[in-house]
Amino acid sequence: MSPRDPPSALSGVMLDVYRKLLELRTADVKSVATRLDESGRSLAYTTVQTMLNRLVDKGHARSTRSGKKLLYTALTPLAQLRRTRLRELVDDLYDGASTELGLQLLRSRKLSSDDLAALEAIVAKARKGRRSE
Amino acid sequence: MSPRDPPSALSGVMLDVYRKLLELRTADVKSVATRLDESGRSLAYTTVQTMLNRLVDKGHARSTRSGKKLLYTALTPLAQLRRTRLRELVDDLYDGASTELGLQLLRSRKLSSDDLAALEAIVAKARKGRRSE
DNA sequence: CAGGACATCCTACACACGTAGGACATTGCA
DNA sequence: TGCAATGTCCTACGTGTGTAGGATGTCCTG
Repeated sequence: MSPRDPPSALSGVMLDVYRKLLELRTADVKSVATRLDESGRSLAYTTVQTMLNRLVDKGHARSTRSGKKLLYTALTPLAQLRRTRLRELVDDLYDGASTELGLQLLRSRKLSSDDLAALEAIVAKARKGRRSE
Repeated sequence: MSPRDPPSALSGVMLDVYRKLLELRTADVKSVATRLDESGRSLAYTTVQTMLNRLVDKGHARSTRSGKKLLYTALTPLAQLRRTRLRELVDDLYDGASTELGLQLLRSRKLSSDDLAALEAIVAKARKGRRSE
């Protein structure tokens, strides 16, 4: 039996680091480390660096040299990270019944008017799709 | 900086094994291994055993001796595994905004008419709540 | 020009997970 | 009764992740 592939979804500290990089779009190690500091996850400069390099290895970021400094650029959009993690979750624990999961989430929370508008749009779209089949 | 806690959510092979154990409620290594075989995830007997033991270490299962054999019993209900993983996902990638996740799920899937009815009920309820505030 | 302040690179280490082999006990059966 | 099968336990090894130290290079400043 060959070892299974490592999960493709980012998680843990590596994800924390990546999300800061995403916010900054392109940044050097220092800026990312500072960002992390500000949000309460203090990591040594070199730890942040390691994470950024690993993100490059995994294809989620690119590093470019600008004079002396190395700049890292985020490549994978947040939406894709979300999709990947979500798919893993649904496959692992919901056997594909993701709609029920969505309904559950919406039922258990208080909805803002924006949320409500979004929901109504979904309903409208679904109705339309349904009619035209 | 102390190493962060390992994620409490089960995942990967360990989760696969645990889910089989959940289906069986209480089972010996062999039964779990067989179940896994049947569902296409073949693992060596000893691998399954390792996983079960680690599940016991983590408090997700209990092992009891019944004569010669060891029986493992699942302790953590599926609903709790789901909640834990879901919370991690929401915290990691949605900044706690689980509503956004719910919306995403509903957008990306085809809705049955039951789903649609459920959705409409949610919308109606939210509107009502909103008016009465 | 020397010494500290940074930046970069390389290396390391502990722990979790995925995977499983080998040793030893027990037991059913030829 | 002795051997093959089965169950259990212990140990191990590779990889990924979390964490960071040390070496080295460079640059600003006194």
